[in-house]
Amino acid sequence: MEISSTEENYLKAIYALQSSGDKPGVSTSSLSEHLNNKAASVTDMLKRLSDKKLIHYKKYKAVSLTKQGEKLAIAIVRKHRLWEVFLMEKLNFKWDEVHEIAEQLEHIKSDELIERLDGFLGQPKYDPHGDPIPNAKGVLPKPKTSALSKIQNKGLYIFVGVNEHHVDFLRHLTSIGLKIGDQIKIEEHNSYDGSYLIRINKKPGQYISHKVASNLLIEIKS
Amino acid sequence: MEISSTEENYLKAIYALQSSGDKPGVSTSSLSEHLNNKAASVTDMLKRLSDKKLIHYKKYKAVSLTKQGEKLAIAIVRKHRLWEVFLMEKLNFKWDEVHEIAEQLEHIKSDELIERLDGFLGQPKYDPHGDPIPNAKGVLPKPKTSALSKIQNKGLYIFVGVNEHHVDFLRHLTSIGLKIGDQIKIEEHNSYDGSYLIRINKKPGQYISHKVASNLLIEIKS
DNA sequence: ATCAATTTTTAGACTAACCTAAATTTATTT
DNA sequence: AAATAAATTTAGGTTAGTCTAAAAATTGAT
Ligand SMILES: [Mn+2]
Ligand SMILES: [Mn+2]
Ligand SMILES: [Mn+2]
Ligand SMILES: [Mn+2]
Repeated sequence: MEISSTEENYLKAIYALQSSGDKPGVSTSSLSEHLNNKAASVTDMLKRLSDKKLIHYKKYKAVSLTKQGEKLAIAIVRKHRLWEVFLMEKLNFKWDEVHEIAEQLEHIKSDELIERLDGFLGQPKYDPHGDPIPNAKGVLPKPKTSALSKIQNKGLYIFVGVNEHHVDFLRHLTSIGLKIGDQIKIEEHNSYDGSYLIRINKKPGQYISHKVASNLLIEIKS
Repeated sequence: MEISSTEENYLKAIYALQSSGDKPGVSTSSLSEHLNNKAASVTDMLKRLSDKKLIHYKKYKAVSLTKQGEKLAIAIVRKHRLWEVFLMEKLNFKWDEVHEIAEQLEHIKSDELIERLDGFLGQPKYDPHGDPIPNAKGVLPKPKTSALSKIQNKGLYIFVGVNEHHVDFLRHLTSIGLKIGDQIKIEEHNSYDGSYLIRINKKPGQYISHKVASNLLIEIKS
């Protein structure tokens, strides 16, 4: 069965929304917003995806992916994230530049290509933003989930990922000298506004807002 | 101005046919055959490409690329051939496997990507089939044009490219142990059927047909 | 439980890229 | 120079993927 790039984008969107949201299903309007399409267009496509048995769809009800639909969605996520690693590691793109190009590359159809790319890159487990890369079987490494804002204790941590992927946010982190893998020392937590005083790799301390902190994923330094 | 992948494929086809053929223009029927589309569909697209000023088109006359159309066509050829080099050099695909995947990759839109890929590959001048790779300005290195079948003299040559790109032909060459860069010693030329007795890299001699010889591009060993 | 607001679906239209069948133009024979 | 053959275009359709406007269903507030 042939799957178009457009259909792939819908599957990916449903997958993203159903993983992020707390509820099980995904609404027409959330897809409409996520894909920048009108709700009527979404309904149209939902019917076609349903005909292809890629989603569970009942009129006026939230949709969800079938086994097959999820398998495809995860395969696309795998391709997207592997290409992002390629762009960053091999072609020296910055982490705020890779997503847009990967949006195109993720639709290239060749299983052999993606498996060889995976090998070439050394089977990376996480992409340049700290997102987990599913393996060829569709199994995801455990996601990085611990936001800095959840932690009050002083101590040493490692910056391992971002919650927010917008270019502006990524550039902001770059401008304050923060990149994946850096050490973060929490020196102070202000319960008043939720801001932090931190040191990145032992450099001079600086304040970061609660909003920024809530989008930084960290691990305790081992 | 937005150019679709389909439009890109038409431009590439016109470019290929106008470079290969002796005549200046390209006919609707040759495009129809090359692209496996009906002539009526071709006419349809020719009008649209003409509206976009990418081709010169007059009803019932052969078409040709405008300056802008040629620039785009060459850019696509550049992308195609660079991706072929990538697939072969970095991902270890065989030379008969790269074309199909490159047909997809050539439509990825990002100038930055292709320039970085070019750098990553060491600015190759020829692709895995010996075809010249245009530089970023659209200038082509001189093409390999000397077919083995044009030569009767015994002597030492280097195999530098193929005229024919079909998978079967490429696999045949692989099966007789011939790859780009190999030395070919002409030991005998049979004027009766145009076949040759050759030695590849000093290995035992073998016969190749006129047809094969006519698709092998060689240079005199310097 | 009813009514209003919101969400979703339907109906009807549009474009890109294809198709078949028929008409037209150009090329080739006689 | 006609007549025939071949190439090309036109006319009219189809599908994927989008849209707007209107109808229908669901949700949520009184
Ligand atoms: Mn991304
Ligand atoms: Mn990412
Ligand atoms: Mn090729
Ligand atoms: Mn090639």
